[in-house]
This record gives sequence, C-alpha cells and structure tokens, in this order.
Amino acid sequence: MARPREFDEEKVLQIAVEQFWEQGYDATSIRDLARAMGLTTASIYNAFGDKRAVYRRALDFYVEQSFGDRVGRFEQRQPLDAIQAFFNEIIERSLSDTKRKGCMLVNSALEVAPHDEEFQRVVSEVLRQVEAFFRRCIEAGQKDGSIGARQSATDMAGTLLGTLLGIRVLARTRPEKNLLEGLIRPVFAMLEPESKLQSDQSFA
Amino acid sequence: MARPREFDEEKVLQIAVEQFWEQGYDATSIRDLARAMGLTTASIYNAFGDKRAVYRRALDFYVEQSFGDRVGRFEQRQPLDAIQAFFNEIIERSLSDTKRKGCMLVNSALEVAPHDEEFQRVVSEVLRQVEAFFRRCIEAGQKDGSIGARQSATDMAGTLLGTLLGIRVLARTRPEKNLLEGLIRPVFAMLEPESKLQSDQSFA
DNA sequence: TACTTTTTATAACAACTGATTTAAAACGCA
DNA sequence: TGCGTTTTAAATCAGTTGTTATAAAAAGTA
Repeated sequence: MARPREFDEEKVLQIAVEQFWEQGYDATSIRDLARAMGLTTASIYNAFGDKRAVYRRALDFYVEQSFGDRVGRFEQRQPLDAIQAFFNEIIERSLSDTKRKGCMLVNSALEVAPHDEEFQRVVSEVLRQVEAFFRRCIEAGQKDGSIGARQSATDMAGTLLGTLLGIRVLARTRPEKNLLEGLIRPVFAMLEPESKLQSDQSFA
Repeated sequence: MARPREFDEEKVLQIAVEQFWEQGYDATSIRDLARAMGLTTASIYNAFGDKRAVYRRALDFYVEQSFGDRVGRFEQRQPLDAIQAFFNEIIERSLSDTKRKGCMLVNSALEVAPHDEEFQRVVSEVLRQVEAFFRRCIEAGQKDGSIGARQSATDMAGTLLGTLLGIRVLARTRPEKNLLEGLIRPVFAMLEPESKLQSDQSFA
C-alpha cells in the first residue's frame, strides 16, 4: 500500500480543540495549529482539507466529549436532581476555568455560526438537544410531582437553556461564585412543586 | 493653527461600530474600516491611534447609545412594567436582527474581553450597571408589593442578567419567536407577587 | 528488488495584516 | 504673505495569512 500516518488523528484533534477553544477560529492560524500539533501544514491539509474543516472536526470532537455521555449520565438521576446537578457542574466548571475559555459551542455560536450556514445548523442542533434533555427531565418531574406545573415544560426548558447560555457568557467576564450560584437559585425555585411554595418565603 | 479634519468623528465612529459589530474585531481590518469610512488608513491612525483604540471608542459609542438613555427611560415606569418592557424590547430587537449581529457588548465579552484586561473591565462594568438597574427595579417592586419577595432582589437581578445574556446568545443561532417569548414567561412568573401565585396554575 | 501510493519536509505563492514614512495640501495666525 | 501645524494621500514596511508545488522518505505489494 502506502506510507502510513505518523500521528494519531484523535490526539491531534484534541490539540486543535484546545487551540480553537482558547483563541477562537480567526485568531488561530494554520501555523499555530501545526506547531502545537507537531505537524507540518502540508500534513494538516492532507489529513483534514482546509482550516475550516479542521475547525469543523474539532467542534464535533468537543461536542462529543462535552455533551455526548454527559446528558445520558445525568438522565439516570431523578428529574429535578438531574437538572440541578447539570447546572452545578456547569457553574463549577465556569469558576475553575482559569484560562477563561468558556464553552467552545457558545464561542462558535457567536464567532462562526452567524456567517456560516453549516455551523449555524450544527450549533442550533446541539442547543436543541440540550433543550430537549431539559424538557424530558421537566416532563418526567411534572408527572411524578417533583417539579411544578405552573409553567409548561416547553417554556421552562427554554428558560433553562437561556440560563445555561447566560451563565457561560457571564462567567467569561465575571466568574464570581456568589453571582453564578445566586442567579441559579430563583431558577431552581421555579422548578419546585406547588406544595413547597409556601415554605419557601424566606431567603435570609 | 492647522489643517482641519475633513470628516465627522461621530459619523465615522458609527461606521466603525457597524463594521466591528457585524464582523467582530479580528475579522475587521483597518482597510475594511478605511474603505467603509471613506478615509485612508493614515487618517485613522492619526485620529484614533491604533486599531484597538478604534474598537475601544466604537464600543463606548455603542454602549452609550444602547444603554445610555434606555435604562433611565425604563426606570420612569412601574418596576414590574420596566423589567417586562426591557425584555420585550430585547426580544423584539433580537427577532428583527436579520443580519444576526447580536449585541456588540456580548460579542466583545466573548471575543475581546477574555484576553484583554481593559475590555474585561469595561464589559463587566456595563454588565454590573444592567444588573444594578434590575436590582433597583426589583427592590422597588418588592417594597410596593408588585414583585414577590420569595427570592432576594440580588438573586433575581442576577437571574435577569443571565437570562438577558442567554437570549442574546440564543437569538444568534435560533431567532425563534416562540422560543424567546416562551423562555421569558417563567422568568416573569418568578417576579410575580405571592398573591397571584394560586391563580396562575394553568398555562394552556 | 522494483513499483505504487501516501505521507512527509521544505519552500514558496499571492494576498493581506497592522502600522509607518514621505511629501503634498489645507487651514489659522502672525 | 509667509509660518507653523495638522491632515491628507500614496506608497511602502516587514510580517503573517491560507494554501499549494516539489520532491524526498516510508511503507506494502508484485
């Protein structure tokens, strides 16, 4: 046959993720990638096509390891607990993100997706899946009474999605524990069943 | 004295805002700016300093006309109405944003602020002001009974700020009327006074 | 061992980047 | 009318951008 590849495509993609994640698409040059990957630019073009294709693969790779198993893992839990654990993990990750990289999907939603139809489709599809995960949790919780039905599952799932994105943006410039943990409290309260409402009057 | 300037600095700054707003910082070159402004690059450097300084001035200009009077205008109203009107306007603007430019401050929070201390300060300061506006509204509403006190004003102000940012990100890839107007409903419900809670069980 | 195919390394391509130099042009003030 | 000052225009700087051509190196198959 022919000469085999000297590098591991997954290892090299992981490096691409870190570069694009930290610096964004425009600010990362092919030479940046090549140096970090330990490859020549020719090898990158040979293996992936062009810069946009590397980013595409990197974003897929990121989504896979960021949302792939996680959603399934959380869905094992009780509905309300699943949602709360999901947000607690996001907040924790945002607070320990010393490099201020944020979420690569959100970054992509703002830098690349607005003027690239394909990325728009990719990003909105992932967001739709997260929203659907929230909605399934809420519907299950409403059925077993652990989540209130004052608002529709659809509306509340949207609220959770919006809050999630808001946290990821806010944490990028103001990664303050009090702020993030405080803003999520009223959102959790929104999920509470009706029976708990009266006992929830004090917040001191 | 000396030769007077041939261009109107405010008019030219407005053009810079539109360019940076639509394309972002990196993707907008000095030559892009010069062409759009009808100036030479030398004139830009003479008048503003360097590219970063142009962006700095443009962001200030944007913030001024986007948040300057608006907050004051809304604060004239009744507390709850002020908040609702604020969000309704944001949603309306997001839905009619055919160019998908989003909010320049949010864009800046993700592209520039993370690796530029000064912009981080500028962005977080504006966010703090928006948050303070929300808090003032909530505190006033809690005092006159038009807004519930199940959650603290601080926490709810944070929730509103997070929701605001979430809407601006979400609208960038999914500017859907149902989604945005739906996700805000539970947030408005969170603000309701205790007395209205029981009459709010149906959402059909 | 020779042939085929793919991956490498090196170099180069044209276009563009932010920024500056040079000199001409345009004003107000003396 | 000159003088001092600033803004213009045009060209240019060195460095970087994404991408590709060329040819050498490395493997399997015949």
